[in-house]
Formats: sequence, structure tokens, C-alpha cells
Amino acid sequence: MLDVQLLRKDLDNVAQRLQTRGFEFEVDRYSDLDEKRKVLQVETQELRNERNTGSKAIGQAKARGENVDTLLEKVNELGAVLKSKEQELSVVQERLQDLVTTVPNVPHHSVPIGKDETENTEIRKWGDKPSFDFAVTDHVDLGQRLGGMDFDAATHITGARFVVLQGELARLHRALTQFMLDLHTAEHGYEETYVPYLVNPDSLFGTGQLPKFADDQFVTRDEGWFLIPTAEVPVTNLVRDQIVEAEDLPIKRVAHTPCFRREAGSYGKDTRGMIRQHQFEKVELVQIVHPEHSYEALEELTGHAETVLQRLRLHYRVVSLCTGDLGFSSAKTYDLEVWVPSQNQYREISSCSNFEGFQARRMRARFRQSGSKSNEPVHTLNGSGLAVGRTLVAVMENYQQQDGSIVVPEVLVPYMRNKTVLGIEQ
RNA sequence: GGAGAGGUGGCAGAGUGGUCGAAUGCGGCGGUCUUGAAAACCGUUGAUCCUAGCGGAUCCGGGGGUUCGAAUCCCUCCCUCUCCGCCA
Repeated sequence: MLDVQLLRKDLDNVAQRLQTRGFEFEVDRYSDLDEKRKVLQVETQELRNERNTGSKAIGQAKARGENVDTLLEKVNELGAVLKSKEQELSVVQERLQDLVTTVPNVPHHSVPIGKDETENTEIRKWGDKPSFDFAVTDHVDLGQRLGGMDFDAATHITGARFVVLQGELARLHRALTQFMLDLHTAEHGYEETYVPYLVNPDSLFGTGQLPKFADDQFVTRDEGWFLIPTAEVPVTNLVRDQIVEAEDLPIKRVAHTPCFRREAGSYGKDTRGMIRQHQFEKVELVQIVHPEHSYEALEELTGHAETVLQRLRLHYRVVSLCTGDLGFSSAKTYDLEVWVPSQNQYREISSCSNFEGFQARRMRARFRQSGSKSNEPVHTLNGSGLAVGRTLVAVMENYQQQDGSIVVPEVLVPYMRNKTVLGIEQ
């Protein structure tokens, strides 16, 4: 949710910046509603004040044993007017709420202007593309040959966009998860956290998936709970409706969870393999920080995600999403894109965002600062560190050998019972 | 799933129709005393919104109702706890 103070102060500028991400803010409709709201709110407050004093007077008069008929009559009349004003006000407030909660975040000044992903800016590259002196195989064929990746079985059990992993590949998948968790807890200062994978609508609203993106979520029939599309939702909502002490910031959490996405709008996209699934594992980094430090934190957090790829010695690049490609809640996002040899292109493997106070205002997540009377919204950030399924794909393809075996990245060897190659009997 | 109890400020806990945003205790903060600390004592201490300000409004789990007036009465939903059942 945008800062209402900012909307009042700088409406045109906000609308202009929203336009750069392709969003038309209904400026006139908003000002109109807000003007009405202001008038009605003042009116109802004054009426209530009158009624309250009147009611109080009745109580006092009764206590003295006086006749209260005329007083009663007067207050009664007030009540009717008040009721109708209150109804008007609540209609206006509801409309305002509907309008404001569907407006995306304002892009940060440093975000490149552009209409879609073709205009994202490459910030830096790490490592080199691997060269192969044989024709590369994609992870689907590699996995099938190793006998560890079975899409048909998953289709049989559930449907399209699922996979069954088994044997060495299943272990490699777990090794990646373990390695990431160890790295972020031991070296980057994150606290390991396990959270519910089903959340209520308030939590999804808090991080911005509701009300606009209900169709992207899986939902339980009887309870109306949602399967989490990312750990961002339950982990960030740890501070919903909380006032944290300034000295407790930053809060840094890492969580390993499955993620569930309906992928409703992506029919025909990435239908082959593990790139786009209804269910995948992710290690997620979340930071709750003081507003003054959120952009430093974004660089730091992005670096933490990059470290995973560097330790795995996987070639990647960092891209700054342009205004038109930003997610709904984000003010600035870096995507990490890993090299996928079979596709001869970079594919997103992590997305690191600063939401500034956008989610915090939706969640009423504030911090208390000594010397300051009012409590301010915190800033929230998150990033994948990393998407495990896609990392598995990257490792398989980048570490493949001509005979279809896969070299285990050095940092994963201890997690693989010291096995150094998968697919060849040792 | 069945039976019962309950949801009040950071925490504990009083409050069953009127001056209650709410006693009291603990905790927190400031002070007195002390070389310092503890103890004791004194003071202070919820959130949100409107307003340039004075000030005002709202909030006792959520929503609705009764009433001139609701923390208090009624309806409904949610949640927590205890016992029983089931269960990794």
C-alpha cells in the first residue's frame, strides 16, 4: 500500500512514476473520493462528539433524578443524522480502500525506465560460460538417463508441471538445500526458520498477493487457506501487527519451504522440464530493516544470493528489473540469472527486492524509535537464496560430461557422502 | 470430532448499561537516595486516524444488532485453553 501522506502531498508525481511501470492511477477518482472522505469524516466526528456529550449529560441528569425527556429527544434526532453520515462514510472508505490496495508500489529512482523484460539492465556478470566439446544435453534427458527424474510418474500422480526426484538426484537436491541453509546461517547471519505452508488471506494481503493475484494461488476448499507461493508470505508476516524495537532491527530470516503456484497465465511457457513447476523448493532470505538502511540491505541480500552461485561456480548475471517488469509490491528488484547451456540463455534463479514500506503498511508492521512519538513502518526485503529446483537444473547442465554423468560441485561433495561424480559406479 | 472454560493495554488481571481508554500489580522509562548497584520512595508509561494548531474521533478477538448511551446485553464468526476421542 502506498503512503497516504505521500498521495496527499505529491499525487501527480506518484501517478507519473506509476505510469513508468505501466499503471494508470485514477488521480481524479482518488482525489474526489479522498475529498469526500475528509468532509464526511469531520462531520461524523463532530456529530459523534455532540452525541457523546449529550448522552453523558443524560447520565448525569438521571443520577441527579432530573427529568431527561427533552435531552433524550434531542440526542435521538442526532442519532439518525449520524447513522446516515456513518453509512455514507463507510461506503466512501470502502471504495478508497479498494482503489488504494490495488495500486502497485512506486519504483525507486534508480530503477531503469522500460516497458517489459527486454529493457532490464544488466548490472554485472560473474564467471564465464562453460564450453563443451560435445553436444550438450538438457536436464530432462540427463535426469532420465540417470533414472532420477521422472515426469511421467508425476503426471500420473497429479498432472502436468510436477516431477518425481529419486536416488542420487533427490540427494543432490537435498544437498543444495542443506548447503544454502548452512551458508546463510553460518556466514550471512540469518536465523533458520520453519513456517506454515498454508496461510490465511490476511497474510497474503500483507505481502501483496491479494486481492489482485488470487488466481495465481492454490486455496483449500473448506478453510479458505492458501498454499504459499513463496516463503516470503509466512516469514514476512511474522511482523504483521507488530511493533518492533528499533534495536531489534535488522531481523534476518532464512526459510526452506516448498512453493505452490498455479501458473495460470503461463500455458505453453517452459512446459518441458523443471523450470516452471506447480510445486518447487526454495530457500528464501527475508530482512526486516530500518527504513534508512533498506537499500544497503538490498545490495547485501543480493550478494548473499550471489554467493551461493559463486560457491557452486555457476556463471550468472545480475539484472536490474526495469519499471515495467517490477513485481506489484516491489520498489526495486535485482534478478539473478544463471546460465542454462541447453537453452543457450540466462534464466532467473533468484529475485531480490526491496519493498520499502509497501508491505509494512499493509501489514501494520512498525518499529518504535526512542525519542520519536509515532511508530513508523519498517522496510521489508526478500530474495531467493536460491530456487532449489532451478539450481539443480543449472548444476546438472553446467556440470554434465559427455557420457551423461554429472560432476558434483566441490562444495556439495561433503553433502553427497563424498561422491564426486553422479552416474558412474565408483 | 464431542464436552466445558475463556479472549481486556508489553505481561498479569479487575471491571455486567452512564463521568471507563479502562482499577491494581509486574515490566519499561525518568528522578530521589547511594562511591556505584540493589532495595525503598516519587513521577511517568497503549495504538490508529482527523486537524496548521487548539483539540477531537475511534479501538476491550472480528462483524452485526439492541440502546440516548455498550468492554458490559443479544446474534454470528474466528481464535486460545482444559478433558475425552483420533493421530505423525
